[in-house]
Amino acid sequence: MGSEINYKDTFSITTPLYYVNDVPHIGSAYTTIAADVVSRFQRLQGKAVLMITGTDEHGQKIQRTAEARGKSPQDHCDEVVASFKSLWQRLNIAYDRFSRTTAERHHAIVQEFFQRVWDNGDIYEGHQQGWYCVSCEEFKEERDLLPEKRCPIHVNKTVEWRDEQNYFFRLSKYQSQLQALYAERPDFIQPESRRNEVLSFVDRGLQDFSISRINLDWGFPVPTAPEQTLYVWFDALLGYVTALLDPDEAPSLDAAIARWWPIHIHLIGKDILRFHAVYWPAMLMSAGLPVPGRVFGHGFLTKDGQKMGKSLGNTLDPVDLVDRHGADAIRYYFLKEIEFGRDGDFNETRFINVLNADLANDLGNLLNRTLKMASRYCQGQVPNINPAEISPENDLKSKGEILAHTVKTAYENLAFNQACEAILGLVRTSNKFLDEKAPWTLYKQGQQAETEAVLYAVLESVRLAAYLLSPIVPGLANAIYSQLGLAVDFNHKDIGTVCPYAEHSRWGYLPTQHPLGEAQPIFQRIELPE
RNA sequence: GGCUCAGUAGCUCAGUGGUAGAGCAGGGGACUCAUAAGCCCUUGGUCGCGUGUUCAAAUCACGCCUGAGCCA
Repeated sequence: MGSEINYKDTFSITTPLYYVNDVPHIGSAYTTIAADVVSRFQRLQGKAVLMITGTDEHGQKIQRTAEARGKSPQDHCDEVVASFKSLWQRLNIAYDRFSRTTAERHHAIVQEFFQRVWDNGDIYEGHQQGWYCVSCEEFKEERDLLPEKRCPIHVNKTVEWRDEQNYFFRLSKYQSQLQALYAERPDFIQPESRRNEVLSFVDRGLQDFSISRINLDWGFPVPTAPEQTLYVWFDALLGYVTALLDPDEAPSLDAAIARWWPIHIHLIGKDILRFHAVYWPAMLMSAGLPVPGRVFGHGFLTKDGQKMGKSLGNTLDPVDLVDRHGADAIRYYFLKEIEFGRDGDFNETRFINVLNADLANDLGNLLNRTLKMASRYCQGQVPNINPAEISPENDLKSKGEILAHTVKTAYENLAFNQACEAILGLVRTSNKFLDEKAPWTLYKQGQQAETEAVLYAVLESVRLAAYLLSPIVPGLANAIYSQLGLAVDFNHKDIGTVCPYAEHSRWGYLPTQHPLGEAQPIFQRIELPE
C-alpha cells in the first residue's frame, strides 16, 4: 500500500455488484453508465480496459425474497440477473466482466482469501447479540430503531433479535494503516466530503465486524466452520477479484490479480462507502494485497426533488425511460445535468428541454445544416482545405485546439458535466460562427474558397465534438461520424486503435475531399407533453 | 447532541474581498443554410437571515434558519 498505482496501459473499473433483491433501479443504471463512460474514454486512449459489473446474490434477504416468490434462491437470482443484463444492453453498456457471487470460481477465490486472512490471525470466534435488520444485513443499535422495533432505513420491516456465535474480522488492527493510507493518498476517497466522513468515522475508532452468520443457508460456508455462512459483504467485495479471472482460467488469487490488480477505480453509491473505503482496504491489507486506486462515492438521484422509493410510488423505471428515449438521451442527461458526486434530480420537463437544446438543436441541427450546405456548395465532399493554413485567430480552430486537453482532465476527474459543457461550448461557437460568416451568402456571391473554408471549420468542429462526446453518447457519435463519411463504430473495444486519440482528438484531423454521407437528423426533438 | 456539505435569476449551477454571471426556460427582433432549429437583443437576483471585521463582503468571522448526509 502507499505506492502509487502504475497506470501503464491497463485500466480497470468496477460498478458495485448489485444486490439482486429486485430488478435494477435507476440508481444502479446511473453508476453503471458512469463506469461505462470512464471505460470508453480510457479505450479511446488506447488503454486495455476491464470494466467490471455484476451481482451480489447471497444473504438472508435474497433467500427470503426467493421463498416469498416460491422460487429457489438460484432461480430467483438467475431471473434478476437476466433483467440486469438486459438493461445494460439497452443502455449500451460495454462491460467486460459480469461477476456473479454465486459462480463456482468465486467460491474458490473466497476460500483462498479467507485462508490468507485466517493465516494472518485476523479472524476469531466471538459472540454477538443484538437487533438485526435482514434488509440491511446489519446489526442495529436499539436506540436507532423506530417504534415497534422497525429499522430506520427499512421503515416497514421489523428487526430480529439475534444471539450468535460468529466469526469476526479484526478490523481494529488496521486503524492506523488505514489512516496512513488516507493521509498518503488524499484522493483515495472521493469526493472530498465523502472522504471527510470516512476520516471522522475511522478516527473515532474501529470495531471488529462479524463476517459470518448462523441459521442461513444461502451463501458460502465458513471454511473453518461449515455450520456457519459467510457474511454477504465479505463474499461480495471479493467478487471484484473473481471478476479479474479470464473466463476459462483456473481460479486462484494469484491468477486473478496477475494482470488487472489493483482496480483503478471503484465507483459506488454513497450508501456503501464504508464497506469500500474502510472494510475492503483492511481486508486486502490482511490478505497482503495492494489496495485499489480510488473509491468514488457518487450522489443519489431524486425525482422532482423527492427521494425515490417503492413505498412512495415515485420510482423512475430505467427500462421504461430507455425504451421511450433511447440510451444516448439518458446517458447524456444524467451525466450532463448532474455533478457526479452530488445528488441530482430527474425532472421530465428539464430532461426534455436539455436534450432538445443540446442534442437536437445545438449539436444535431448544426451537423444537419452544415451537411446540407456542403452537399449543395461543395458537391457533398469535405472541402479541400489545409487546416494548418486556417488562421489561429479562427474561433473554431482556437477553441478546438485546446478542447481535448480540457475534456481529458474532466473525464479523468469524473467531472462529466464539465466535459459536456466544454464540448457544447465548441458546438455553440460553431453555430454562431456559421451565422457570422453566412456561407449561404458567400456562396451566392461566388466566394467559393471562403465558403469552403467556413464549412470545413464547422464540419471539423462537429467531428471533434462527436469524438470527445463518444464515451457519453456512442450512438450519436456513430451517426455523426457516419454522416461525415467516416465509417467507424465507437462501440468497438479497439476504438483506440481504429481512431487513435492522438489523431482524432486534434482539431484539424478531418480528411479532405472525401464524400460526406447523407444529412439526417441524429436526434429527434422530443415533444413536451401538454 | 457532534460534525460535513449545500442554500446566488423561474430551473440547474459558476463565481471565495473590489460596480452580480452562464446555460435552459420566458419576451422581442433581424435572417434563411437547417430538426419552426440557429443568431442578436432582452425580462429576471436586498447572492437563506442577522451581527461583526474591512475603505470595500455573495466571498472572511460569529450566531441562527432550511435541506441533504455521516456519526452518537
